[in-house]
Amino acid sequence: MREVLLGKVTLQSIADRVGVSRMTVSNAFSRPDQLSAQLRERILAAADELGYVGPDPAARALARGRVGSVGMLLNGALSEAFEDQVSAEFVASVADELARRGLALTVLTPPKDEAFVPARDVAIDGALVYTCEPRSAGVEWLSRRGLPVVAVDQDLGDSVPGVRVDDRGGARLAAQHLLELGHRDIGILGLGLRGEDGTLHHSDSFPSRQRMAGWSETLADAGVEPVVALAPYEPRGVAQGVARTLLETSDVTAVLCFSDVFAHGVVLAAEELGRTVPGDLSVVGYDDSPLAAANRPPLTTVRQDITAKGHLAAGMLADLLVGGAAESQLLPATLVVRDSTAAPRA
Amino acid sequence: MREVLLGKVTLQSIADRVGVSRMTVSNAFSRPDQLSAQLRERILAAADELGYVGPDPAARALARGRVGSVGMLLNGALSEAFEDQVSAEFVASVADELARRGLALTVLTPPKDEAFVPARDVAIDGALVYTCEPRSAGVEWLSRRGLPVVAVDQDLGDSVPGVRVDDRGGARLAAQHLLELGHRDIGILGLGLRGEDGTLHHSDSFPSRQRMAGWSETLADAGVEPVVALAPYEPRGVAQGVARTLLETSDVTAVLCFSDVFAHGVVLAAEELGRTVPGDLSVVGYDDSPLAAANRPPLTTVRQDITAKGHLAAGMLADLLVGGAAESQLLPATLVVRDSTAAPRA
DNA sequence: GGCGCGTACTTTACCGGTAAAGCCGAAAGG
DNA sequence: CCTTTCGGCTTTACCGGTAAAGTACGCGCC
Repeated sequence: MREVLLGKVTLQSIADRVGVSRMTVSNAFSRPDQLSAQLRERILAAADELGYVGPDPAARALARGRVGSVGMLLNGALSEAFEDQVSAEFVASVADELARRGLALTVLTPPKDEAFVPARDVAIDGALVYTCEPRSAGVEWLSRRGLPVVAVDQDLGDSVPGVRVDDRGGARLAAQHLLELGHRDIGILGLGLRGEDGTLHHSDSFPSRQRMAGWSETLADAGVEPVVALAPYEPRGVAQGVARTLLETSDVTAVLCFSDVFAHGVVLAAEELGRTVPGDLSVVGYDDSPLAAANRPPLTTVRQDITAKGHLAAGMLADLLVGGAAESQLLPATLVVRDSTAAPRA
Repeated sequence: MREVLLGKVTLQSIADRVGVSRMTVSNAFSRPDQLSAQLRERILAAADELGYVGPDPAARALARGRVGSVGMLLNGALSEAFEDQVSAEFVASVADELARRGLALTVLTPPKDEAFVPARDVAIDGALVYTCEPRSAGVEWLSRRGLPVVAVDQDLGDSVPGVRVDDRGGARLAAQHLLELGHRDIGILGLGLRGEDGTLHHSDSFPSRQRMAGWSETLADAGVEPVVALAPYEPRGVAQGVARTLLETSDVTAVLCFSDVFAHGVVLAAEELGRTVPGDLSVVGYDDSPLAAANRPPLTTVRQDITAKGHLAAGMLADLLVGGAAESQLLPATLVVRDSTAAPRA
């Protein structure tokens, strides 16, 4: 690597230098078995001398028809997605598995303007769809492009394979747990979405619907009518405020939460009001994020194996890319009983 | 969009359909001002009819010489990077700012094998280098490719612009704070890196070196010799174990920590040993992650504006890509005093 | 000694776009 | 009225690779 180049170093320039065809140089880099080791050495040496780094990824992508990178479609600003360590961990496990399969991960955020729409304009071989409300323009673009897609925590129809967690079953376990402890006045802190007018309504996302369904039906079967409150994902501390209002305006003895972050907010709100957990109030979280175990008191929660979910989703997509078929998977959710739940005071 | 296509829909097929040149169709999508609105309408309509989604990103990348996506080079497994919410938030803020600039973010993890080396083989226009120990093969590849690079929290030489935080100054503030409270027996819980033989040694990363320097020099100036312990990033709970040993084998009255996560571990270890914070032990964190404020007691910590750092770094790289010049920036670090520090018991 | 065959390269034919210069007719200016 | 200018479309010339088919030659084999 000692020459200063005027033009860009291409396969052709190396080929000229060595006196072979461009294709042979290409093979030296991409299919070593197609030429003699000796010639390959010479080519690699010449390439190094010229300061050649390797085949241009963009050109290779066009020629091969594969980019070597898959997208992950997120809806809100990415910062929201990472509000919760659970999402971050999911992304991490996806990236790790993809790396193992020789794929990079590209983050597709919602478009800021019409000019650049990630889901439409970024070169990818396929995509994972995560944390999107069902009707997302991004999903629409991906499908128009005909890209292989794997849905995560949502139902995009039977034609799109997906990885989902048995959130409904998990929520049932949580509700059942409270009922068994003897609670009859139960609150639910669900996921709210801020509408255009600023008011909150139930999120349409798969986990939100499923968890809500699981809680409701279990409580209904026992003749319990829950008090429902909603908190949005975004602003920190908001969940705590919502929780406080819930506790002040009702006499629930236990609260089922959409996430551990929410549950943490409930615990804080309870303490603000001078109520102890689990003495005065039982709280159940969801996800079993690191926060759950670290919380004081450690949270009873519904556990899902987020890392397994990430590995599985990434693997499914990688398989699809090489022509395999992928079958939707439903992962189990289990109840982890810790110290934030107890029988209600007599 | 009503025809079933045999061949792929390309600009050419639309051009043929409408009876114009391929270039005009290209312009209809990419440079609307180059043709009459009327013709553009016809072209767009024909494109829609044929089920054309838009110019192929890979082809466009090759022709334009720009990909529309930048990389973020990480060293450890990504999961480690996201262990700490601070890293996750940084990534999120980078992605947000990039999106605003019309760029996507691609995650570059360390190669699993020689065949696929992200830093070498992924199509990107530039890269941010984050959480990398100084001598990283990835950085080497990026520079060989001649890609614009922005360093984050590290020093890649004067030729590479970077965003750094005044970690040394921040650490000084933290140490000074403890000295002013009257502490003389001070422990340091620094960042350790697990070597090949499994033993821990000081991390060479910029933040690690700078913080260590800031603590050491401030304490040294006051004639205090700290007790130093190291904890690795990865396995959860390990920091707590290291902290416990530190507390058991020394009689420090305060501990300076590399991160809030570590500080949290120290608090837990102290409680295990029946010692209260800040009564029996003062603890200072670093970063002011969400964890710091949520911790019981809320942690005294050194705050850095992680979101600003992300926006700035992304902005710098985006500017570099459009030919601008970027100047290295040093962000301030400030001390946030909360309830985890107090004067030592008499 | 002709035949089949594998090895080691080369040839041909794209991949799907974009930049920049070129061409042409109509409106604007002297 | 002839020349500029300019909008609007076309032409030319790549961008930097790869797949697949083709060629040439040495070699073992019956």
